[in-house]
Order: sequence, then C-alpha cells, then structure tokens
Amino acid sequence: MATLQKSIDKRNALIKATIELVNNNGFHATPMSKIAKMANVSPATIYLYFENKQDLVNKTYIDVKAQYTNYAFETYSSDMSVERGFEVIWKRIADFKLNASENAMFLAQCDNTPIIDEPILQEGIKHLQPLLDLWERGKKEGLIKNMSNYLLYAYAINPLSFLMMAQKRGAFQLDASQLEDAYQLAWSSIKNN
Amino acid sequence: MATLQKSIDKRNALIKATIELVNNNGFHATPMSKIAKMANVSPATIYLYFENKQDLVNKTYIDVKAQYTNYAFETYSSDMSVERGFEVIWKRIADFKLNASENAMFLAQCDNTPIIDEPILQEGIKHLQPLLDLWERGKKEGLIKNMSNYLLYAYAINPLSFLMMAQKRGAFQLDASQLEDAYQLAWSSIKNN
DNA sequence: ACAACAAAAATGAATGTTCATTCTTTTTTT
DNA sequence: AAAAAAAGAATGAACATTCATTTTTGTTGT
Repeated sequence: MATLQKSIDKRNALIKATIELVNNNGFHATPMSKIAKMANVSPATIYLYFENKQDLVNKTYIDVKAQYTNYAFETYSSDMSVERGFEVIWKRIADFKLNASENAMFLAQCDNTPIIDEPILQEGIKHLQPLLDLWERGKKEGLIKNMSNYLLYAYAINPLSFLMMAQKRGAFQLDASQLEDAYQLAWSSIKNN
Repeated sequence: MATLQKSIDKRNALIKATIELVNNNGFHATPMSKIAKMANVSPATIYLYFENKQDLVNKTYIDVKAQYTNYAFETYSSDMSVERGFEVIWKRIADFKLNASENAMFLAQCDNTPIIDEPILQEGIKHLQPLLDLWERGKKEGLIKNMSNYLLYAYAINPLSFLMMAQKRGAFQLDASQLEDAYQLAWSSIKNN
C-alpha cells in the first residue's frame, strides 16, 4: 500500500516532468537525464516505470488525454437538452484548455507532430464519443447543422486550442466576456437557424 | 548566373528535404545526415548554406511562411469589398492548406512546438497584416463583429488547419461541397447580423 | 579558342559530445 | 535475510559539426 503509493507518486512526477520539459524545450531537446533530474529520480529508475522513452511519452499522452476527457464530460449527462449539453461540455473544455494549459499545450504538441505512435493517438480520439453522440442527436432533432462531425469539431471546439496557444505565448488574454463571445461564436457556427 | 542558379536549387532541395523529413519523422528524428542524403548532398555541404541545424529549420520556416502568405494574398486587392475580400483570401488559404498540405503541415508543426526560435515566429505573423487590416475595415463598416482579431482568426481561419491535419491523417476527405459549407461556417461566425 | 591556375564549392571521413539504455552495487522494504 | 526498488557509473550508438582533400567553376593570358 505505502509502497504502491510511493510508486504512483514517482510515476506522476515523471509524467509531470515530461510534460513540462517537452512543452518548454520540445521533444528533441528533452533527454531522459533531464526528466529524471526534474522528477528527483535516477535515470535508471525511469526504466522501472516505462519501457523506454517512446513508451514514456506515449503513456504521458494517454494520461493527459484521459484527464482532458474526464474533465470535459464530468458535469455532462446525456439527458440534458442538446443546447444545454453542448454548453456544458464546451465550457468545461474551455476551462481545461485555458486553465490546465500545461496539459492542453502538451496535447496540442502531440496532435500536431509525429511524436506519439499512431495507434495511441487513435485510442485518444475515442474518448470524445459523448460529444459526437450529442451532435448526432442534435442533427436528428434538427437543431444542429447536418454536417460532418469533423467540420463541427473544427469550428466549435478546435478554435479553443488556437486561443490557448495564443494566450500561452502571451499574445493576448482571453477575459470572461471574450470567453462568452467565443462560446457564442462556437454555438452559432454549428446550430441550425 | 548559372552558378547562382545551381546554388538556389541546392538550397531549395535542402529545404524541401527538411520539410518532408520533419513532417514524417518529427524534428527529433531527422538528422542532418538524412536531410543531406535526401537532398543528394554531402552533410558538410549543408553548412555552406546554413549556419547549423537550428538555422536550417528557422530558414525553412521563413521560406514556407512566405510562400503561404504570398499565396494567400495573391488574388486579393484592398479595393475589394470586405465580404468579397474575405472570401478571396479565405479560399486561397483553404486552397493552400488543403493542396500544398506538405507545407501547411510543416507550419502547423512549427506553430505548435518550440522548434522555431521565438523572434522568427513573430516575424512570420506580420505577413498576415492585410487580413487584419481588412477586418478592421469590416468592423468600422459594421459588417464584421467587433471582436479581437485573435478571436476572429480562431474561428474564421484556424479551423482549416484542423481540417488539413484530419485530411492528412486520412480520417476524412473534404470535398467541394463541404469546403463550401466550411466557408459558410467561417463567414457566418465573424459577420455581423 | 584554350591552357593554366586561382577561387569557390563540395565532399567523405574524422571528432567530440550527447544521449538512451544497461549493468553492478547500494539502499529500502518486507 | 531475502526481495524489490533505486541509484550512479558505464557502454555504445547516433549525431552535429569540422577538417583536410578533391572537384568544379571562372578568369586570365596567349
């Protein structure tokens, strides 16, 4: 028990260090030795928890992606109306991307580079299913435009990634009223009228 | 003349190889030796054209970004109406992202990772000025929502990057009618009504 | 038009470093 | 005291960059 606890702490520290170093320096400039140092661990110890560097970064991705989708759907339930359900999910996603931005940034990096093995990437997509189901329901009810889910995602959700990155770079700051603007843009882009 | 021509060819071959290898393998897994081989050149020759690896990738970014913005604004002129001007620019950008997708993918990777030096990244942004100017004009005329340009960009332009990546992954195919849908989503998200 | 040569461009092989991973030993836990 | 976990040092491969030569190009004098 105590021993397992300790192990999980160490694993988490390694994952946290990986995220931080990859965010700041890029995958190409984060050696195992630095990850170990930041996690207060010997390099050799990493190999007790992960097979190799690729496995470490894959597992980190899985971990962060799971946090993301858990957070996104935590307050949603499938008996909500389509409009209300979308609002709930959208705002949770916005919250995650803008506040847990270390995590969100790591995901953005993984989703735009070939550092994660393809099967792992596929795995991560599946967790978005509740949102896709909601959209299908919305289309049947005639509330949501009858378009490919990729298009809906591109316009309703993905802009948040761009805004998160811009904010991270310090280019601008998204305040509460702008966030409300953004939500209106998102909803009005996918809703039927 | 003939000699300069030859040099430019070699430089272009190096840049092309860099794009292709970074796209497929990531920056961390594209050694100078592979770039050289793909460009049919000795590794040492790269250093006649570029200071070092960082300089090579920076210059590649500048090069591709210039191609992108040149293409985007080629058919636009500032005496067009706001709506027409936006349509012209949007469609050129869509065309570039979906057809010159090797180039677009490289930019997406650079924009979401710390592989490019920050000052170089800043430089690249400036070229979008004509679009920002158009938006300012549109706001004054009351045609475009009075929101931060970052928000407008996030909803009107950035979704194309996501769609390009999805298409690159083979996840789905954007046909002509969907592209028209996408344009409608983009315009309706930023226009006043 | 062309030989001879200087300058520039290009090369393949070396250099030295960095890094992922493994090995052996030590420390901690049971 | 045995087993498990962790550590630091060692290993060997990969890599960016440089070096010493060779090849190509351009120029000059005939």
